[in-house]
Amino acid sequence: MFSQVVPVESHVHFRPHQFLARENEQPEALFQLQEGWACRYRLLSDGRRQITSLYLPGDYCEPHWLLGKLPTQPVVALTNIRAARMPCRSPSHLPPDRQQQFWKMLGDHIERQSNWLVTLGRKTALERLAHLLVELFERMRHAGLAYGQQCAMPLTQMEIADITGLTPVHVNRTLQTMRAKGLVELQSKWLRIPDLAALRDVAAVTVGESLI
Amino acid sequence: MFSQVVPVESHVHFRPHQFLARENEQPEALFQLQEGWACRYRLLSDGRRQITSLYLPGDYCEPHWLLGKLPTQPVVALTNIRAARMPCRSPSHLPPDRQQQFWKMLGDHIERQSNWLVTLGRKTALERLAHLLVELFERMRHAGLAYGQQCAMPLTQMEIADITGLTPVHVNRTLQTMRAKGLVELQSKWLRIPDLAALRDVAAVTVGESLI
DNA sequence: CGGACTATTGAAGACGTTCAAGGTATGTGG
DNA sequence: CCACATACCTTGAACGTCTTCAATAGTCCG
Repeated sequence: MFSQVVPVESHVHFRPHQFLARENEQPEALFQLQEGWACRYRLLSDGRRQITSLYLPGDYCEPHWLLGKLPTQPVVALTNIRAARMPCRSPSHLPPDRQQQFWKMLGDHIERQSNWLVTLGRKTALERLAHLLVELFERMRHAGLAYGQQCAMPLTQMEIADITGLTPVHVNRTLQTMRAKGLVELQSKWLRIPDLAALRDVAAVTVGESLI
Repeated sequence: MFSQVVPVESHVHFRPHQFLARENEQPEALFQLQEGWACRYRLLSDGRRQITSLYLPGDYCEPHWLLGKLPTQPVVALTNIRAARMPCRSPSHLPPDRQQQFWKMLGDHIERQSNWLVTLGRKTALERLAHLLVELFERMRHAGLAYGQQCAMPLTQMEIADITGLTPVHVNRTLQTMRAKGLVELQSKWLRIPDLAALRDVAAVTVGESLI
């Protein structure tokens, strides 16, 4: 699905907590993740942290670097990562079909951010977690990495908290509620969703809203 | 209602609550607001509403329509609006300087959305309102529409609530706290910020973070 | 003047946080 | 293979911020 002709030497590896990009520093390259997860975040002066974007296998990190601004938020590896490096040049240098692809990615990114504004602004803890888990599963499936009703899910509860705007403690309790209701199975870094439609309902997504 | 014998007029007017765009409908054009404010929002099935973007004079509504997707959220006028209409065509049809401008707008839009993810996910009511008022003032000043320490502010407290993810009641109480602390003066649709640096501090924005 | 929207206030309650402790898993080196 | 350290998960109790519901006052505009 994401195959492309990339010379071997343009691959790069990262370990958990390693930076793919830092604030105000020209990124070394645009990365297409082949394996592993990364995130972008902002840290407030008192230690509060909000993760503002998640990068899964197949994703480009980050399309908007091509728009000609320095990154304003750090990007860090959440797991071991293998990625392809691509030059950071203005989209007008790309061939037309790649431009098209680039715009689509950018559109999807804006769309996903808008969805999260709604979730962070208006939804309950249960709805937030449902949104996150549905989105993760559907993105993993789209990348060809879902197996039946399950997929890998390497996030810790603290990272989930920093995505959903909750505390780790409340994430823990809410996940237990979801398990008790049979909405999800989540253990040892694997996620299983017995009834995806039911979980989408809990997530309070509007009809036709794509979470991918 | 009116006869559709409309000249090929590049300007267009809207009244409050009129739609500039509807979900899943090809927008008539890209609008550059000359006067008045608009917003994009999503409505949940139980009536909860989250405003996901705000359009002020000078802003383009909406740059990402050029990316080739139908709008997924309605855009509605908050005040009387006068706007210029521009064709909705792929950015590759634009002259290079206009392309550059288009990418900058898109980058600013993504940046602003990211900032709001942090605010909605992690900030208190006081910090949220401070963020909003600083952003509005700085955007209005950038558009040449600030006069000393003040600018127009046509939003109702209910609209402010739908931007900040709070209830109108709590917005009201928090604004009173801010007035009592001398952080803002806000009355009859005008905003005055006696000490912008102080309000930025309250907003808990990271140093160097642009709210424009 | 009347009607509709907007702002303000009070009281009660819910949802999520905070703090603190204990338990479980995972990996590393001896 | 075990000992140990570290990170992660789980639980309880008390608290606080924000919400909800309801009623009153103010403002705008035909």
